Amino acid sequence: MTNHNCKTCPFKSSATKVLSDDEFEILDKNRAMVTFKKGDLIFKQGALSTNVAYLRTGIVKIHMQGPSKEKILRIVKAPSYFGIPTTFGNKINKYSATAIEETTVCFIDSNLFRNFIFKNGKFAYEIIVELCENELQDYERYANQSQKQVPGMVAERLICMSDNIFNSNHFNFPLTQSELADLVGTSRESVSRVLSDFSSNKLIEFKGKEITILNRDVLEQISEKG
Amino acid sequence: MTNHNCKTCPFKSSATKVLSDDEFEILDKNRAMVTFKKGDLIFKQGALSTNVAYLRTGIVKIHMQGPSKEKILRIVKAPSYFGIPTTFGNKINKYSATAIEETTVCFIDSNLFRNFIFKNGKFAYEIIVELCENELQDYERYANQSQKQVPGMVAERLICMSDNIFNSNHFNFPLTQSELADLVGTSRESVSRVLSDFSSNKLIEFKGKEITILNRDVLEQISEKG
DNA sequence: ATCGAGATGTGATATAAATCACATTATAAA
DNA sequence: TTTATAATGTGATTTATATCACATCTCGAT
Repeated sequence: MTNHNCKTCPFKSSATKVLSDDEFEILDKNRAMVTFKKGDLIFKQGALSTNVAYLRTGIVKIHMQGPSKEKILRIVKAPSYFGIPTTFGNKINKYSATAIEETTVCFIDSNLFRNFIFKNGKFAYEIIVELCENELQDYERYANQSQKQVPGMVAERLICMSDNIFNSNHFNFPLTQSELADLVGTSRESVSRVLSDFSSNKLIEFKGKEITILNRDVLEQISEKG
Repeated sequence: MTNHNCKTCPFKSSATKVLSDDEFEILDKNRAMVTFKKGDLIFKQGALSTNVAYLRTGIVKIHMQGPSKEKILRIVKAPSYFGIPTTFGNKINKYSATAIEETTVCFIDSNLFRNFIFKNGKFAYEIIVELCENELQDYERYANQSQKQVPGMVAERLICMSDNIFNSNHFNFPLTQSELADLVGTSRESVSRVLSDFSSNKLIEFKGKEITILNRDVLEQISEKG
């Protein structure tokens, strides 16, 4: 990793792209690139954090302990920063991040990151844009999740996985049914039933974690109606 | 309003506080201060937006049309920016904002706002901090809302109103029961029943919209347990 | 003061989904 | 391979809450 260079990294964030050569040099000296395997905890709710995390490759889940069980807040796909709000303040993490696939993460010292914001308006702007986009996405889901019922939310997630993460109708589902339940806010059993139901209605096909979307139209209808 | 001056405004945002005299001068020429009455729509989902909104005084609800009905996403108390994510991109608003009390709002041209971010790192930093804090709050609620049941969520909201907005055990509840239902994600009838129940158990007292919290301890217990 | 619309209270009923319980099947570790 | 542990499928039952229905009640507008 030591011979790796941020400036020539093909996975640069849009914020990093606007850095000057001097800034790249400082960045190179103050970041660490780490590989995580599926299931590895990247940072933990309750722990102190001094580094901003950037997802260079892979997929990560952001999750926290809810009143009764774990809640998955969002799935992050590379390339993207993740957990800026919880790591940035240099205080205790309000949520955790865990790799759900093999990932590479770059950690950047929070103070340096803060300095870039102070010194480089374009960098700050890109960070703001990313934070804003996230809020918009979160709010959309938030509204959905409190009004749709279980089949609608599961259908929504399947379509979302297909469109935004794998860009294919056929993919290897990266979550267990139990995790999917924590993500959409139901019980594991309900997820299982809905999936069986979709399958017997020929909307999807799945063996193990291999999922194929067979009837996207009907799935979308179910997702929209709720 | 014309003789009003941003630099001496007692309701400045923490971001605005770091502006230079020159920047204040530009700001004064490019902002409009508007008063809204209770119930007035401030900006609307689906409309184009070219101004960032700053809540100078009052309380606002952020809401959007969900799959089946209206969803209230958050309640914003002055002083605070609101809707930066949806207004800033200069595109179509993803959600609406409505005054739930008499409010004064300052509109700032998005381009000017963007310029401040580019030119003034401290300003950008303060905006980032605000966006981050919001995300943290939203995630907390998000987890709660998918795991707590109705009495827990109503109790949580009452305590939140009391602690964060009115700083008193006795306050004039600014939402209708129907709105409270849209906020916590239930039906109007369920809210009514829970409130009646709290009242008959002497946890709260209410006539009309006047609410008094009588037994905060038990209310907090209900909120935590769900 | 009167009117009417919106807000609220409350019972009866329907229903989605949680929970419980257990069988079956993968998956990783020894 | 064997073994253990986690993941999944599916029925039976319970439960919280939505929905429907209707009776007040409140408050602003005339």
